[in-house]
Parts: sequence; structure tokens; C-alpha cells
Amino acid sequence: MIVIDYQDRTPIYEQIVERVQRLVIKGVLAPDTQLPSVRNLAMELSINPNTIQKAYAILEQQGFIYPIKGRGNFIAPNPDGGLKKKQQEFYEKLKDTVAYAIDLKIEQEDFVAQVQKYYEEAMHD
Amino acid sequence: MIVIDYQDRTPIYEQIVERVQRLVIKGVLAPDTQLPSVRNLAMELSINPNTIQKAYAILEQQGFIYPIKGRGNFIAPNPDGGLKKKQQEFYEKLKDTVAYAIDLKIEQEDFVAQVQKYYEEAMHD
Amino acid sequence: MIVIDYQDRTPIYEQIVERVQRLVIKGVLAPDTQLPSVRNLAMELSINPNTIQKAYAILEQQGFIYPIKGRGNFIAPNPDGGLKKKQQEFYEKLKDTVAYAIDLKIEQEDFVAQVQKYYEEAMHD
Amino acid sequence: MIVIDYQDRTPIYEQIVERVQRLVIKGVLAPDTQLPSVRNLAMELSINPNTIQKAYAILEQQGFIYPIKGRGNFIAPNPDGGLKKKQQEFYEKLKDTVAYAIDLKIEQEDFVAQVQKYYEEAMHD
DNA sequence: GTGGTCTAGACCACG
DNA sequence: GTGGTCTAGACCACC
Repeated sequence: MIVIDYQDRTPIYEQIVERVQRLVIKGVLAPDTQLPSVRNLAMELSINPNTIQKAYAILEQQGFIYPIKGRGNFIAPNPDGGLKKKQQEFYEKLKDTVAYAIDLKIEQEDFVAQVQKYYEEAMHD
Repeated sequence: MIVIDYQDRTPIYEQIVERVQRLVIKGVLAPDTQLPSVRNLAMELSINPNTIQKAYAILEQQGFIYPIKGRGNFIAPNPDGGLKKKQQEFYEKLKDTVAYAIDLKIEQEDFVAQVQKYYEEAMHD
Repeated sequence: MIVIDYQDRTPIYEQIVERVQRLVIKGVLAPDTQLPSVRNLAMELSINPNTIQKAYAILEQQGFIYPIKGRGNFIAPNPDGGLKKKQQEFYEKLKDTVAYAIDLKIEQEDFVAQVQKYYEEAMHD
Repeated sequence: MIVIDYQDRTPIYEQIVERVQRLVIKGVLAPDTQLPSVRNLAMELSINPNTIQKAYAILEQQGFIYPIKGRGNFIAPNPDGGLKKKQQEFYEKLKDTVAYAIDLKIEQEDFVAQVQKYYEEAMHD
């Protein structure tokens, strides 16, 4: 369920955070689903438990999960609050992406065409 | 010409590298133009010369600039080699961007519309 | 494993880079092997850690090694990509070598004979 | 007659030294031929006169040229003394070249074939 | 513990 | 004056 890319330069705990966020937003992880325990996940990924702990702490602080003492961590009921916020953030980043594309002398038509191609590729999966 | 954002978490030397890369690609810096000397730029940005040195070393290694000892650093004659490479890299990243957009349940139409909007905004500048 | 010649005029960091490159190409260092830590190697060679850092940074940028923060540097899985590139570079340099030999009035036969002699010497080790 | 490559990392004065050495060894520059004056050559190459001065000083110290006060610098009568020495140096370097080739897993046959090819190419010029 | 970034200050070769 | 290398020592993020 959770995969890590060691070649990737982004910190492991951040990879875990993003991974869980995406799974929640996509609806793969339903509310109140139990997450793997810190120690189990650490074993499975052969990673330091501290790293998992840090990821879970961030997820909790962002309202994506909630802990029950002695039981474990669970997906929080997420009334789309996270989604819209993430979408806004995304559009902000997209602005920079377009600006960069223009610097690279990429035409609007080429850009849009490529986006549509990628959308279709993704839909066929 | 070269500005640094100290708030930004990305390393200073990397900011300088990207800044120069963009200026070269956009054609603002013509081939054989002399860059500010390591010491001068360091003074101007109130930064340690070593940091500038590091940035220049990377730019040299990437073929964007070439040094002449005792004279200074100069923009390399760049036969668009850099540009096409950068464009390919860009399209690779765009793929991830689209995948992320799909996860965020952003429709293709909305995505494209936003891109076109940003393009037009940029053109009016 | 890694030795430095202080008499040599070539920079220390470059000596280290070449040394590791050769060990990788020769297959002495298998993929995912851990390199000595920056600080350890610095101690061992009684050199400043920054110098090691510089060498490792170059090796990373060339795709010979990859770092995992908080863990160390490791040999990259190198699908012979490095080897062929190095061979091409070598043949380029060889061209200059031959041109120089001709200037020195060295006959083709003598040149070839000497090469064969050196090859055989190396094989007997 | 004398050309300089600014892209080349080797110092300019060294380039000049090597250039003259080769021309002498190849016999292009006969003994007692007058070299361009320091100032003239500096102008021609748009280079600092000190650099030329340094190159001439080295050439004189190596016995390739001799100065006559108030007249200029001239090619020394070179009874092949330089040539044999250079050839020996060359064979020394060749040893390292072969060692490196072996590290790169280049077969003896390929090496020799390439050398012969380069020799023939050079002869057809 | 690890790698990564940065500063301060020195020395050298080159022009 | 220029770039290039190196040292010493500090701080940070990550594991």
C-alpha cells in the first residue's frame, strides 16, 4: 500500500505523508480505516520507527488521521475540506509551471495537447 | 540581474544556478557575456564567495558557462542543446503533475482552462 | 581502498572521484555497496570533510553514487551506461595521443609494438 | 601560426609552449628563425604580454629558443636532443593510457585497430 | 550517527 | 584583478 523511493531526494517521512494524503483523497482509504501500526510499518519498510512516527504526527496535525490510545491510528472523516484546499494549492503551483513553460518557449498548443494526452493515458489504465 | 530569496528553502547556490539557466535560455544573457566575478557577486548579495563558486562550478559542469582563469566566467555558446533537454525534462514532470491533478479529482476541462488563462495573463505582460 | 597522492598536482577531490569511478567500472564496488561516510573518510585520509563532500557530490551528479540522508552514500546500480560513455571519451583522447605521436616522429609499428608490450605486462600481473 | 583555445583548461602560456615545441620538432620552425616579438604576439592574440613572456622564458629555459638582446627571440639549433626526451616521456604516458584502457575493458585488438585507423587518417591529410 | 549547506579565511596559479 | 582549491568550524534536516 505504501511504497518508498530511496532514490527520491524528498525525505522519507514526507513521502509517507503525501502517499497517505493521496490515498485518502482518492477515497481508497475510507474514514475510520485503521492504519498499520508504527512498528509494523517500520518493519515492513525496514525503516526507523521514528520516521513513521513523524509522518503520522504530521498527518494527525493536518487532520487526515486521528489516534486512539492503545488502539492505533485511523483515517479521519474528511468532509472534502482537504480536497479543496489541495486543489487551490495545486492551481497556485500550476501558475509557476506555466510561467516556466513559457520561459522554455513551449507553445500553449503543445502544452495543452500534452496535458490531454496524459489525461487520456491515465484514463485507459 | 540576479536576485535571491532568503525565505525560500532551496539552497542559495541552486537559486543562482536556476536564475542563470533561465536567463541564458531566454536569451537575455548572450554568449560570451561576462558574468559578475565570484567576489563581486558575493559582495553584492552579501554572501560567501564559496557559495557563488559552487553555483558557477555547477553551471560550468552543465555547459552553461565557461571560465577563463584570471579573467572571469562567460556565457557559453549554447547551440540550443540546453533548451531541448530542459523541455524534455519539463514534459516528464508534467506527467506527474497531471497524475496528481487526477488524484485531486480535477477535470481535464478545468485543468486546460486554467492553463490557457495563465498563458493569456502572461502574454499581456 | 582509496588512496591519495599528495605529490600529484591534480586536486584531491578529483583524485577521489577518479578512484571511485575506476573501482565502480572495474566492478570492485558492487551496486548498493556503502561508501565510507564523509567524516570517516576525511579522518582516515586526514583531509577536510568538505573535500570529501565535494568529491561525493560530483560522483552523485555523474550518477555513480546516490546518497540517502542520514544513512550514507551508496554505489548506484550502473547499467554499463558509465562504461560506454567513458570508452567513447577514451577513444577521443586517443586520437590526440596518436596525433602527438606522429608529431614526435614515432612510427606506427613502434607505437603498436609498445602498446602490445604494455598489454602483455599488465596481463601477467 | 600560433593558435589558442580559450575553452581549453590548460594555461595559455603552456599552450604556447607546447605549440612552439611541436612546430620545432616537426621542423616547421627551422633553427635561427625569428619568433614574433613578445609585444606583437600579445597584440595578435589579444593577450597579456606577461603571458607571452612567461612562455618564452620556459622555452628558453628548455633550450628550444635563445634570445638576442635588442633583436628578439630565435629558434635554437636543436640536434634532436629534445625529440628523444619527448619520445621517452611519451612512452611513459602511454603506459598509463594502456592501463586505463584495460580498466575500461577495452580489448587489445580494438585498441590497436583504432590506433592504426587514426594513423591512416592522419596520413591522408 | 548520516549527508548537505554555509561562513570565514587562507593560499595558489593565472593574466 | 580573476578563478580554483582547501581548511576549520558551524548549523540544519534526516534517520
